[in-house]
Amino acid sequence: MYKEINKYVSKCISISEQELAYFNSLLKYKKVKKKVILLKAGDVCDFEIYIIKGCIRVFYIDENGIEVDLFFAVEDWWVSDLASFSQRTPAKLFIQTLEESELLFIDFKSKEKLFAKIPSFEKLFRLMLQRTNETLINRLISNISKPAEERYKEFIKKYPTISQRVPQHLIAAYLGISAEFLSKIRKRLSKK
Amino acid sequence: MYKEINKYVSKCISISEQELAYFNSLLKYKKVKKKVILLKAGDVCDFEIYIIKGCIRVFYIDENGIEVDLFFAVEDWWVSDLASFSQRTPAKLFIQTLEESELLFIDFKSKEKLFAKIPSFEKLFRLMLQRTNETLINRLISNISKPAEERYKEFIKKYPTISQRVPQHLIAAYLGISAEFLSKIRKRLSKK
DNA sequence: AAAAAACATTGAACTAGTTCAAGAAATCGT
DNA sequence: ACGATTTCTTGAACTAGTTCAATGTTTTTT
Repeated sequence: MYKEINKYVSKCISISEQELAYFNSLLKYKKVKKKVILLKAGDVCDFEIYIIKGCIRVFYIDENGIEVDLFFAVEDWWVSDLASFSQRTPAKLFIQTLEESELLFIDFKSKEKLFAKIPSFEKLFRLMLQRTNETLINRLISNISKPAEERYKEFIKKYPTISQRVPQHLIAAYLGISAEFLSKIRKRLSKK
Repeated sequence: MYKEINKYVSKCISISEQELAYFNSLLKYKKVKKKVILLKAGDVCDFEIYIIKGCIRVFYIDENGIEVDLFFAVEDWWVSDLASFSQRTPAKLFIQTLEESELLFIDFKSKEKLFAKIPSFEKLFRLMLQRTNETLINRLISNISKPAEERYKEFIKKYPTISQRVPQHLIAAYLGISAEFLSKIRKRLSKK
């Protein structure tokens, strides 16, 4: 039994010990080194990952080879390329560990079994989806309407731990600015 | 019975005539004039709207009073402020008709009844959510990594009808650029 | 059909953010 | 503890996009 994830699940839906045990039996535990690519674009993503410990980035590489960071995830978060996972199509995204991480994997078939056996998990995943949605909308809004300095301040305010664990040039790629410019922003802020 | 929405639903999930009839009984039809505000930030959004006919925008107004257009929707699309709707919290978004529109409304309680009575609708709404998610991710990627001209070209390619029905300055607000700059881009493109 | 309102274009001056190149600082693997 | 790789900073020259103000065009209202 994996206590972290069980706590996570219990917070969102009401569930019995037995059901939790079944859920846990579907998970695969893996300890993964730093900088390991867990998914590369083109492959079908056959997992959703829950992070017990560690840090992961999800990113996209555009036609010019430029990396855009979409998400950083740490303890108690989930990551996946959901479009690929749920439609069994080739992934557009890359997923990579940034630190040595302890992860729980659930694959497509297991998730289907889970939904069939314990329908309340549908709700859990729908809630997760809804939260992702909101986050994306907020991010889109600030990307469209706010200057880089504000976006950076928002970021460190919202994700204080992440901003210390993730290298700066990746944060720049997340904010949609060059690493150099982020450095200049930081200088400007430190002077105040 | 509303044939358009029934066709939409039947495409996504398998459903009986009887069930469709029940679903239709929960919908409220409204014909709405041009430029009517259907939701304003601060109110709780108690509807999801299916568009039979017409055109709608969803937008955000930031601290400086600047409008950011998040979605344009036309026939056979749904709109709502989902965060507000599903958590019964004050909306952050505005929803407004751009043309005279024929709409179907479903409210929170009716949606709950619907899910209770016909669980396959859960799947339908989850699929819709997933699609929204993908769209948002793609949009974020292009907003972060592509220059305005490309974003505009992508937009007219992806939404050829919308780009002709929606005023240009709103498209600019959607792309995250000034109306003037969009005008300059269009001039540039027309010369080629 | 005229007047008003909303929408689109243009140019000039400006600013936020980029690119390139080089060097400094930190961290990693053995 | 070392060199090697990765990360961070800085400045100079540049470019994409903004703002403002004025003018032109289309659509709506009466």
